[in-house]
Amino acid sequence: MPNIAKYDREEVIHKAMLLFWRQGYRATSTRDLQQAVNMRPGSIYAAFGSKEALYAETLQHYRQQMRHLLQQCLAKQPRKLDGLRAYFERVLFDPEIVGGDSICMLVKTLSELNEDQALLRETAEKALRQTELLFSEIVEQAQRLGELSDQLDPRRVARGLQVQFIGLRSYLKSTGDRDAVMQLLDDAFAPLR
Amino acid sequence: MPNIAKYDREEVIHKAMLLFWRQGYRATSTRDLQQAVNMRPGSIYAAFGSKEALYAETLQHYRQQMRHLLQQCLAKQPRKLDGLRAYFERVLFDPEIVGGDSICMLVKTLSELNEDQALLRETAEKALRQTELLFSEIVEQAQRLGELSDQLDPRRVARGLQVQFIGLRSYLKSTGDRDAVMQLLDDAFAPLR
DNA sequence: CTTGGACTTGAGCAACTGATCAAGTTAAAA
DNA sequence: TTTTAACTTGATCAGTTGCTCAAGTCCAAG
Repeated sequence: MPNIAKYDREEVIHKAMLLFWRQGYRATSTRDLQQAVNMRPGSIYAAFGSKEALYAETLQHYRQQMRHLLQQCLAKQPRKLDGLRAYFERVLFDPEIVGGDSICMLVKTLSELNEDQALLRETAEKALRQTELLFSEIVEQAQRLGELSDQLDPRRVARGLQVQFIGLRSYLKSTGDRDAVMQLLDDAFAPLR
Repeated sequence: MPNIAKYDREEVIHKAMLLFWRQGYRATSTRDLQQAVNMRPGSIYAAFGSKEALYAETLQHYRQQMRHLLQQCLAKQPRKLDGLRAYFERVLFDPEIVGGDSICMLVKTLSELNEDQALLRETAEKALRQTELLFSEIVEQAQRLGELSDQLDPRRVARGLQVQFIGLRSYLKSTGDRDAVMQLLDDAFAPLR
């Protein structure tokens, strides 16, 4: 029937994600978004409803992107733990991934938002829980493949890796010391060898 | 000569710190501050100059408070490493300390602020560097006292502890799972026994 | 007392915020 | 060609922001 949308939804969400990730939710004005995405306010609000709803979509996009990257890293390495480590290194150092910010977008979301944006907070919390679950499944697989002692509690190992990953990404943002981060990555995986 | 200030500067800074720490820099309006501190805008600006300058003072206050708590914990424990661990536990679980937020205020500052507030970012970065240095000095003392192997690099150990501490505080905020955090605290100190 | 200057007050400014909507544009369907 | 509805545009709104400043209040010194 009518006129067809001139923008590519996925591309718009990706660009919005990069801006939100770098600048944070509050520091990103709707006008910043309009420029980054090359759309006028009316179109954005017709397509996404609100700034908050758009942010929610960028969070989902972020999760999807990260999950995809992890699968990719696991596929390239014969050993599960090496795949996980490769994923950590990519997220920390690959400029194309860090395009947004060294700090995890989910952690940034939890850090800056209060109860007024409960929906966004819950989305981020849920995504972090799911990531932990994903890590623990990989640890279980590693155990089944004999890469890792059966004695270890997969959940506990997964939590430990996630905590260190979160810490490392924040630390890297603060110091920019890549060598130190690589050393600490060794230390994080050392108990698993 | 004239009228004397009716407010207690330290108390004002402390209240402002709690609010900034909880809500973040941008989410805290000058009107929020006025209410929390019970001062009118003119007085606040006469005393501190700007929102940014007041935030800078609360950062210094935060550092001082944390440094003081660490000394206190070290004084109570005969072994240095136990003192450090007690400090971690206090910061993570003591409601009086966590009054602001589970997440470290310095990390929150780095996370939410961009280049427009370069002064605040640098202040936070510097404070984190100094904390790492402090940790490494404590590790060195522990080594001299025979609590810890001389083989270990104090800087590396200090960095590792800081990274895990940052990660744990973020993780606790996200999940609220105190038991898991205690377990992970054990894991963080395990390589040092 | 009187006085003078440190301190307090709160109305209000200019800039910016997220969001709206009537008017305009587009292209597939009739 | 006409119709129609999805889509775009940008001026504009009401609310909020950080901050100012003239007017007022207070109290120690003279």
